[in-house]
Amino acid sequence: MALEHAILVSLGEQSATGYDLARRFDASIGNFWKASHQQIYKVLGRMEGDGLVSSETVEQDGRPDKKVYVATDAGLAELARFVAEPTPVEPLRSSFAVKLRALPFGDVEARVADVRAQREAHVEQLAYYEASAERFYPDPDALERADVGPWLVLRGGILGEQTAISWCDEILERLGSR
Amino acid sequence: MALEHAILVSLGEQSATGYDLARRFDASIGNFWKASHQQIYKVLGRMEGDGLVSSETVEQDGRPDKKVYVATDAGLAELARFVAEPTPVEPLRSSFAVKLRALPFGDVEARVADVRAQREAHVEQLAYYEASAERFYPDPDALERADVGPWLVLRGGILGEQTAISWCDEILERLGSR
DNA sequence: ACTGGATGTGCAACGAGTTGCATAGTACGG
DNA sequence: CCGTACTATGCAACTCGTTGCACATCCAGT
Repeated sequence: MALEHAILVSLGEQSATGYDLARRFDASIGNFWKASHQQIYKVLGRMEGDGLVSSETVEQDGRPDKKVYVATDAGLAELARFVAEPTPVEPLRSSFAVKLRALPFGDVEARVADVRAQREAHVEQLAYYEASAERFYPDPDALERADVGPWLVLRGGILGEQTAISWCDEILERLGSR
Repeated sequence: MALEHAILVSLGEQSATGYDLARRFDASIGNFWKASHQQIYKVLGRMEGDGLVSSETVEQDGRPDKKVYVATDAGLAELARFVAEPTPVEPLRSSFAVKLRALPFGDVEARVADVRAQREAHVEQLAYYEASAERFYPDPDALERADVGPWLVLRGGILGEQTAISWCDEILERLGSR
């Protein structure tokens, strides 16, 4: 159900087309909620039927027409309801952990190689988060009200990546490949 | 696809019925891959058709018959293949983060209450992981080969929970509710 | 001239996972 | 005696998400 809400957040910040949303879900919002463009179009259609968003078709020259979506009052009300609602326990699903747990049944060297690759990916993601923090919130002690939530999410990303890197380091040390 | 592999890991460690697996997925394995019993029965049926597991019906008195599943050689081979395979990037889906990001559109007090509850849950989970570590691996420097993977997974859980708690603390401090 | 990438929207088929329900015997506490 | 919980397996209907495909135009690079 939360894709709806992620879309509402994004539209609340700035009206957009399905295409725009898909790009945002490849970057900022997508850092904590991934979605493909097909899924986004599908859900936007349903949300319009439910009155959470409304759209206006805009003709363009030299480009395909586009449908610009806006969050309706009902949509913003739903978003407010969602924010106040307690978060259910989020079931974990980490195939990385499953692979680790399955170590006794497979080849250690191949596993080590993948852990190294994962570590690399986390280092990159961390660098990306830190660059974003630097760029968008250079002074975290003087945040505007509307920036506090997004900044805290970014902090969560940074903490998460740092932890992931530490974990990879522990694994590599344990598996004797330093 | 990874539920299959989580099941294979579990059966590799110890043969079991669907019911047994469901309980394990409520506890140990379930700490990094959740699954309902319905889902488990469904997948077990498919896996048997694919020759990854085989079953034997055991009659019991005073209790319903049960089907004990065993990982086949093909299943263990598939598991070995899985361990060696690189882990794809795991798309994040955190409705907690979505809610945080949506803070400007909702009530801060309600959000703070939920963050406190989440923190509590993470504290509990951390205690559970630490108790497990203490109980099953009292001497981490002298682990048996087969225990290294599972222990590292537990370490990941511990690191993750500690980070989650720190994040909640940062959020609570920021939202001025200490 | 051709290719690939960006802009823009979508359908169809499938797979994964959830929710609700059904069945059936035993055992235990109130 | 009654309700609840445990053992044990599974179907049906549904939602959510993925994969593959389709169509249309413009621009930049080779």
